[in-house]
Amino acid sequence: MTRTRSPRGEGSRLRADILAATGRLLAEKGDENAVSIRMIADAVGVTPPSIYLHFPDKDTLIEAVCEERFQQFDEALEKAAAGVHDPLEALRARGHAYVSFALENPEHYRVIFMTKHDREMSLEEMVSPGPDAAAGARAFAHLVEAVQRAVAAGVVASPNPVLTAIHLWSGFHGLVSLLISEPGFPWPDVEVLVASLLDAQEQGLVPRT
Amino acid sequence: MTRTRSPRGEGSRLRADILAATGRLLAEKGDENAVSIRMIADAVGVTPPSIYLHFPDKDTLIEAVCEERFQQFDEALEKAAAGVHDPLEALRARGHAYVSFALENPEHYRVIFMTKHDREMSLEEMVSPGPDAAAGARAFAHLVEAVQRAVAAGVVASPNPVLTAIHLWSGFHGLVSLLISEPGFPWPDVEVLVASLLDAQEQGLVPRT
DNA sequence: TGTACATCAGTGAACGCGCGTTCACTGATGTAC
DNA sequence: TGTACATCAGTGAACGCGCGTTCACTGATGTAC
Repeated sequence: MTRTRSPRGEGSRLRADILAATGRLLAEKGDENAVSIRMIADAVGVTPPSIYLHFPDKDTLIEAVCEERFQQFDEALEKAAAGVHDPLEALRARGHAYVSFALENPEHYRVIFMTKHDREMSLEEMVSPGPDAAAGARAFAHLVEAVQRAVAAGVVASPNPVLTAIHLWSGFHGLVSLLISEPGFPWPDVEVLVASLLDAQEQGLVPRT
Repeated sequence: MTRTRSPRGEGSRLRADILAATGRLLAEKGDENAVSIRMIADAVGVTPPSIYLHFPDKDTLIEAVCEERFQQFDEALEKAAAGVHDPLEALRARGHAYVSFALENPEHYRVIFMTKHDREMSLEEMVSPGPDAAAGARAFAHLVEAVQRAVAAGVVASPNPVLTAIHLWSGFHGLVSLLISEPGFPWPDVEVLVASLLDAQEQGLVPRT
């Protein structure tokens, strides 16, 4: 694929194209080591050194793509819960959106949640992230807030909303990451799995009567 | 490191050493792409072509290591549950052993459960694996049996032990794989996380009174 | 008992390859005088 | 209005590197006669 040169002042068009192509290749190959600068350049229709006009190195490029996807992940969950007034139903909606995003973007999910990230995070920034915080922190904070709304409404009992949020996160992550990593396993219907996970989580959340 | 040549007829000693060194390097680097044949040869004290006296290619070698670790994983869980007579307590013991194994061998856990495996598995071979079945199948079958024992004893209600086994597996996998992938997250104490997961799972398992 | 030979555990050098990155450059377009 | 020049989006060729794997070989040890 070749590409017409961007007009003056529009050089950063290439930046967007590089991000998009990298995201596509990452999704396709499923491993950042399997995606090379040369492939990306080729997909965009440009020579490899052009990548370096916009990103200092490969790591930074990959990280930029992940951040973008994490942002989309957060938006997907927020959107799913936005119209739902009952806070318990809103949590369920988040769960469904979580699974949908992961299964529709398995390789982005892999990069976001299944590869090792060493960045140190404080509890403060996870619970009340600033406007320029990482998308991951915002997503987690949104989940904690959703739990807190349900607690405030009296439909969920949680002495520790952060712990509860981790619990919910871990539950969904366990399910989708196994589905992604072990596609050859004789899984029951995904809807059944998700529904029973949601039910089990809800049962653990509702106040004892 | 250099190495004295194995005596006649003991050539397969090298095979064992290669497996051990590969396992060690895999644990250290945490990524099979980061472990090269040259590194392995070096660690064993031998030249790269010697590896090919015992394994046809790198993939086969890595797979052999994984199979070995999966076997150890299964044994660890079986051993943990062996002495426990109460079947519900035995399930808890399995859970603890699962977490311990994963956190003590994070990179083996990663290779076993967090990298994509495409091998197609049937429900039959997962539930009643033959003697030469993959270690993964045996481990899953052992979990299903443990659930069935608890059901038979009347301490667990499960209309579908396979589904219940998946549930338990998924719960522990979610927790440990997040702990492994996101070491920088402000996790609460691991014991607290495990205990509350076990409690939540147990609550979902015991028959309604 | 001595010697020729087969076996076996490894070696040394090289193969072709794709990688991330750098460096000096080109050539179109806008701007200043 | 014409021309010299600066700017900017890219290019082409090359760098050094480590990779998996192959191939012809070596040299110690056991065995047959």
